Amino acid sequence: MNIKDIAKLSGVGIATVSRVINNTGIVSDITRAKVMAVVKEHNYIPNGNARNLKKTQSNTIALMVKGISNPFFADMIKEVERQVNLRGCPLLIQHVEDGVDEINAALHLVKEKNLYGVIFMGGTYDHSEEKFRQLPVPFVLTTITTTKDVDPSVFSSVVIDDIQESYKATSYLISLGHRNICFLARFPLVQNTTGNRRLLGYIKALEEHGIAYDASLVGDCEYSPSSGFTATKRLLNKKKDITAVFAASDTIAIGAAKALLSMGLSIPGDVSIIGFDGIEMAEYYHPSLDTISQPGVDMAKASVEILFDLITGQSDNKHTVFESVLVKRGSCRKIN
Amino acid sequence: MNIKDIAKLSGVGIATVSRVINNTGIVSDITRAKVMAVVKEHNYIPNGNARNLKKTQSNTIALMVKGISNPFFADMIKEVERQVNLRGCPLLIQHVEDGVDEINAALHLVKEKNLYGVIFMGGTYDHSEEKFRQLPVPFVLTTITTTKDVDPSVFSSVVIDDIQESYKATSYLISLGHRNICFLARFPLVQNTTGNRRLLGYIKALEEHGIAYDASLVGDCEYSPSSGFTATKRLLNKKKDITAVFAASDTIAIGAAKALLSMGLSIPGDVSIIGFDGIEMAEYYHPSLDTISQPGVDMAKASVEILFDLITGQSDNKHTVFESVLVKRGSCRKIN
DNA sequence: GAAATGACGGGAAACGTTTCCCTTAAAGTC
DNA sequence: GACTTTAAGGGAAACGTTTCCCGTCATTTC
Repeated sequence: MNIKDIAKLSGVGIATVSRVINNTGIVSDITRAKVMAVVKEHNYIPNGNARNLKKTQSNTIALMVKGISNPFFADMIKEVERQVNLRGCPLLIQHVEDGVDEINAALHLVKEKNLYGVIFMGGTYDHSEEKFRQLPVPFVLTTITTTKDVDPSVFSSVVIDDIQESYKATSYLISLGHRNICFLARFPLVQNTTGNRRLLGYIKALEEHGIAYDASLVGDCEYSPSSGFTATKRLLNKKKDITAVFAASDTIAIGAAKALLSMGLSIPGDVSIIGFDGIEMAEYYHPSLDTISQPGVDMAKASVEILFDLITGQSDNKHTVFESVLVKRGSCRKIN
Repeated sequence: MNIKDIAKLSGVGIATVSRVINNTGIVSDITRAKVMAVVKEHNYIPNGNARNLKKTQSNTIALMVKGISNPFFADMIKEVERQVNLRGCPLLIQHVEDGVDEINAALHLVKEKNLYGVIFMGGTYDHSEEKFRQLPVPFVLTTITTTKDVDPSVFSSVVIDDIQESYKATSYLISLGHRNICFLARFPLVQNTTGNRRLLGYIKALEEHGIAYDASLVGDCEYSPSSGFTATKRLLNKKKDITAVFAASDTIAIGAAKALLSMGLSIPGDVSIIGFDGIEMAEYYHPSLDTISQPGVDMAKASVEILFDLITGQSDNKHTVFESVLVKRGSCRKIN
């Protein structure tokens, strides 16, 4: 069942059918009704491949996600899809393995599928400006900050100020009297990752309060409970006098909390703990965990909005910074 | 840069370029090398739309997921994608909103994109056999059991035996001396959902041990911590003598645990609790939660295997039942 | 030495759309 | 009344592939 069949059955030309299903051009109401009736009756759905081929552009948006296991992204993904679908476009969600170059992956996809636009979510970004320029379609980096030597007019982004928010969390702990604050995040070898930036905020807060930075308080781990658990155990074995833990994600925080609790330490009695992201699980952990809560859904929505503004040419590349909030649930306490 | 350009630059015909990039037909090594050099040099990637149009079939697999927020599915999604990519195919992940008919959605996608195959994951299934027959491509239901009146030769599935596993969990609690066992799951109005089947297993265990079924011990909730939390609070306010909770998902179990703990009850001191799925968070909860652990990744892998066997015609529709394991972590204790 | 075979590769049709350009007829415009 | 304009819709080219069918040439086969 193709457009030719519909045309024949409706007694009109192919072009007219096309005009009807795409709502373009001028078609009389009577003809339109006739065609639509046939379309409905035969449950006709236009062949997307043919359409995209002809238009040399598909209406598909690709979402490249690194770290899909982190629940924080799950809600964002849902929102991105909702927003994209709202605009009549299908969303191609592509999970990018750790270590895979997402721009290359996107490039391939774009060429192969004539994508409309791309949203990158999660992961780390140290791609060169040249690399960015190779992407021939609009794209938005969500949750991703690039290295500073990339011309901001080359890309769009929706982010939080990692340094500032991390500074906020650390300062909060310091204000409660903590000095030996453990920091857990992922530090890949590339520069300017989320982990690195949050480390900068952590260090900034320490320095500002005259606390010496102690590298042995910093742990490298994946954004997962198991990894946070292991890293915390390791750190605790070396340093006995830790009074607070700042984890760069709630998933890590949960692992860290488990490590502390299973060693018989109480939260926040013995050790205070604060996470990052604002996933549901952190609230339902026992004790509920304090966190720097990111407006993930809003960020997802904004990403799609910016992307479509770019696609329709309504605006140029844009950089939006969202504010996170410090959510206190009682897993941090004042000491001394 | 299209196949014609590559042909021109390589000094060969279009057909030959096609043969080279698809590894079909007979091409001399020297010609192949010549063409490949040009392909590499210009970073040529064939236009998927044109290819799919011509072949009237794309190599894309669609994964229709309901309940993407449940971390249990996250790892399964990753595995599905890995397995599909391993076979050289892209995966289109489509999140299906609650209440949306996933078969219709898939049907649309299949027609529009000439899909290769579809995997359905999560959600509930009470589609008619006729509906299933409408899907013109191979498909596999993962994590989904259909109503019994559908001819098994019409579809493939990868499931666990919900009734049996639920029976296992309930029996375990009963064997520990529990009588007032609360059961939490989602009960949509449709028949034969995951929640309904697990309820059957729960009831079966009760009956077998001579315990009267008490509907006021059963709570209806979404598969999320917040919903589990609310449902548990509600139940506890009505029934004071609950000694155990069996949640149909770990996410619910976490919410339930939080409800118990925040009311000052201890786990497993006052109330024992067991979940379902085997997500990482359940292990890192404090206390670590017992659960019926499903082999999600294996199931994901099996789904893709079955799907590709169907696609290549290597085998007929197949139904695989995986075994879950009861993981004891100490959140259930013997009473009396 | 003629015929058959097989390796290799080219030309062109076809996949199902969109869209440009054209025709027709009715309605305005002066 | 002759002209232009406009609504409506049809024909056909083009998008970039794959693949069928065919031709050429070298090698066997008898």
